[in-house]
Amino acid sequence: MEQKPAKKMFLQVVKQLRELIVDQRIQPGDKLPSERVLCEKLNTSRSSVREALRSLELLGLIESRHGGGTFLADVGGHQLVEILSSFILREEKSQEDVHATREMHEKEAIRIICADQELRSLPIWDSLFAQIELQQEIKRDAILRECVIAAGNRLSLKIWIQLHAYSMTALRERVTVSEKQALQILIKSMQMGYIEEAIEAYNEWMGQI
Amino acid sequence: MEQKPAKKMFLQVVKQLRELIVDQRIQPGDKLPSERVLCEKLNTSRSSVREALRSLELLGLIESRHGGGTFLADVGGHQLVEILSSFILREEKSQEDVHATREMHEKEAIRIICADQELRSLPIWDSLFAQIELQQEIKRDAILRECVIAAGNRLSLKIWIQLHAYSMTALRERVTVSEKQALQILIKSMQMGYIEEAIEAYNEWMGQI
DNA sequence: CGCAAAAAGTGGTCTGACCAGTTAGCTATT
DNA sequence: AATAGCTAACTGGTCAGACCACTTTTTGCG
Repeated sequence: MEQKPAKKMFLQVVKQLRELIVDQRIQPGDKLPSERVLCEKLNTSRSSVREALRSLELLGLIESRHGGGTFLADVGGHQLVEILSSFILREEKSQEDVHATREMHEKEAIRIICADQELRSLPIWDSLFAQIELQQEIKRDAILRECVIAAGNRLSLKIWIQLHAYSMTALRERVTVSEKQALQILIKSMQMGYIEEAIEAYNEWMGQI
Repeated sequence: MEQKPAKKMFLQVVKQLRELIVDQRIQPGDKLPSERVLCEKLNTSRSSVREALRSLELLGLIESRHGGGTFLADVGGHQLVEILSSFILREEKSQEDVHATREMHEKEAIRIICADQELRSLPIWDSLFAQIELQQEIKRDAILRECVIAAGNRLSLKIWIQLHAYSMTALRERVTVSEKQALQILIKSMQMGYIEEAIEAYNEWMGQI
């Protein structure tokens, strides 16, 4: 038995699909071959191809548009959190855990930015600070998203996006005036590299939940 | 047409499947209705049912046995990590991100334990400390696992387990003698509630990666 | 050249069939 | 009566084809 055990077809399709994406340098947003083309290319039936595609769609890795085609997802997977949470995290504590895990990723991003001179010098922080000063409308999640992006850990960003999508059930409104001061301190602290102050401002901003 | 937006069928099946599991109190390890029964019960075709089941199987939430039936999975989703990582983390930086994200969860667990008098008084720490003193064999991941468990965030634990499984490719050997001192300091610092010292010992222990 | 109609392409769903394992019930033998 | 073995029913795995709904491309008319 030196060959593959020849498992389930749709799993092989998933595997070959990944190889196809790698080999053909398919980028997020690009179009994938149609289901019927994949049938022929992978020498299987459309059912198996669809089972694989639907699985990847539920994972948020691809996006299918009726009549349009199938595309490699650029940002992914709010589906994943919903499904996973509804199956795994049925306990009462789940909501709390999601929130805590999200905060963990946000705080870590802030720590990384504070500790890196280059990161905390990014123009985005000045831009955000200016927006706050001008009393422009701004969403709190937008700032945190920038932080997580800037931190540079793509896996963490992926996880955060999913957690954020999940916690959007009780969607946050825009930043209130009273929160702006804490937010400004957060940004300034980040720019100065003051980790403790930044974390403290973050806690203040998020309402010490 | 006052009815629902009528999304994709297989997503509706996933949803109704979840409701079925909740309503009928189906526990992990229990058998699910057969595909043909689900067709009739959910008033749809077997294709759509299969697309939903295959998706949940790829997520590691159910397990299908050829000729046997479909069962609710008892432990979840190491499949998930493989699939997600092979699709999302194709870049060179991916390994690094997995490691960093894993460390994030570990450090946060340590912080939580340090900050909670009750948690850091758990007998498990004395037990681990004793094992180290006695030069007994112990795996580094075993200690970290206890920390993440003790921290009490089940979602974080879930994520950590998956990241750990992924990074097991280059599996860690047992704790070396030189690392034991740092490990002892880590545990003692946790018990005393010294967050900074604990994190520092952790960094020392993990080799300042 | 512009635009609308037609055609081709694509995903979404359903039906029916057959194969390949597993399970369970029922003989037939001891 | 108990049990071993075999058959029939059940279940997941795969395939083929058809039709619908929607999008994109092509075509042809003004």
